[in-house]
Amino acid sequence: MSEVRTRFAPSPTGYMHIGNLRTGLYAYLLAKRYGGKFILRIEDTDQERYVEGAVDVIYNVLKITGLKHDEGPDIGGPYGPYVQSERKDIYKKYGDKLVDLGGAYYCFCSKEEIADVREHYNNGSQGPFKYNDPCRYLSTEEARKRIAAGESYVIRQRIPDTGTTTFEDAVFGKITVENSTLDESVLLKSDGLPTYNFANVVDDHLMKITHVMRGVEYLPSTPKYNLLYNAFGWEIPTYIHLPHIVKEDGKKLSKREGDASFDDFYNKGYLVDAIVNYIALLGWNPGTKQEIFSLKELEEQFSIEGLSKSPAMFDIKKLNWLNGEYIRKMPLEDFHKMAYPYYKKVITRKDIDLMKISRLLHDRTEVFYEIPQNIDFFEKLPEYDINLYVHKKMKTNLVNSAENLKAAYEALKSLDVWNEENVEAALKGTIQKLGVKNGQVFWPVRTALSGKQFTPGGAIEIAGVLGRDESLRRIEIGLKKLSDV
RNA sequence: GGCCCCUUGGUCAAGUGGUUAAGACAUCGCCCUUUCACGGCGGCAACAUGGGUUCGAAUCCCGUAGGGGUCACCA
Repeated sequence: MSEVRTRFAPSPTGYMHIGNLRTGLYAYLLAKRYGGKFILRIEDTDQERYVEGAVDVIYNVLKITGLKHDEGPDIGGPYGPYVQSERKDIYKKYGDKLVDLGGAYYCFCSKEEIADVREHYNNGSQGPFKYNDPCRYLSTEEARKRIAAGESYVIRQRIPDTGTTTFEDAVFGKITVENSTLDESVLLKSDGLPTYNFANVVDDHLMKITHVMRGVEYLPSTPKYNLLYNAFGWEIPTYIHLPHIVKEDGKKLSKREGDASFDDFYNKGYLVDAIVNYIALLGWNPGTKQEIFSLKELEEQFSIEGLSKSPAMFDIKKLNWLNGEYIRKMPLEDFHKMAYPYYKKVITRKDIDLMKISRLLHDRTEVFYEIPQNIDFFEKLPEYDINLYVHKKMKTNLVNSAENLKAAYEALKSLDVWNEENVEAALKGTIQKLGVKNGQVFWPVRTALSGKQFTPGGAIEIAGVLGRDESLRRIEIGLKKLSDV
């Protein structure tokens, strides 16, 4: 087999849809798996949708996800330019050539004319609308005369009236359609730029792309590509159509709800490796029970056979779990660095050692954005209901909580040096002296210190973070609450 | 509506004529434990449906239903 060459051909729309990223990921993985090349091509043929700075978004996502391309607009390559708007002349040349080869024709109908015909078309009884273009019967000579005279035109693909077209897809298998159901779509627009259909075929051929990866939405139009390749006499690449990624309700991931783009997740604090790992598994199965994959491992194990053909629902719960796995695997220092901004959102006190909090949170954090609500009590003791002291399993009630908390308070107060070791010794000592269960002291102390039902870390750790003065102050508040009963 | 595609637990999915139909997430329970989380153990839970073919079907064929896509001078 000749060198595998895949491409990622996003449109600069300003954001990177997660499904699109996955397509790019798979294209990248396939190339790497076979020691081939991964090419980046910018599909900016739609001038109306052009967004300033959108290309940078693409470079940026590729860079932080580690999908390094071997050829592209920014780094060049032997088959450039890699931006479609800079290839205008090429498309024009091949468009004319295709007309000569009989695979297309010039059309002078205006958008308005066609829209008018479409509007008066009775869609119900006669099947789908198909434009019967009078221009398809024009001779090429006559058409070129009109073009020379300055008439505006487009180039349309010529589709045989009869017969069928069959193509092979690596994941969906053999697909055959009637030519009569195919529309004679525009290949070269009146602004001189190609449509997606045409630009793709020309570029993929010229750039020697061997495997074309794209979403299933292109499946129905693929026969037209084959017709094009055949008309040119070009070799047809391997098609690999990928099913969509959908939401829980089966609907598309939407930009509006902030669950569609890579940035949405990245900005929420999801780890890049976790996102990549997760989407790799959404639609691809390694054939083993492995769930955690580094990019490197994916590069080694990716295979076309593992691709599935049914749509996959994006399950945020599993992404969260994976993210948690990655968080736990990262070094404490890295975790601290990433968690820091989230600490600053709720903690302003200077006497708190944030590193201590990192140690508490490292194993307990699944997603970074949940951090503030979990640690806000360090900053300020929240108002809490006195019944928080009552815990059935810990065997605590208002009465023994008051007693035990008081005893713990005395023990803690007499500590010379305030550190976790000593706090623990004091508390354990209290437990022994009182002859009660661990929880009967720890629970009320933790409650007094945090004012919360659940906290990262227990009484000892929290006391360690809070320090002597604040800890004792909070316990005093707790004692007062309990004595008011 | 025409055409094309898809259909194994709530979700991702293994499975390619003979399996007790994997595994993971979620969920539930238990253990660990000073709460929570982590970790460990265990449970619940699936072949859309109707016909064939076959000794035997999640696997092959046909129909039905449901879902998705597509029918632009957007990609």
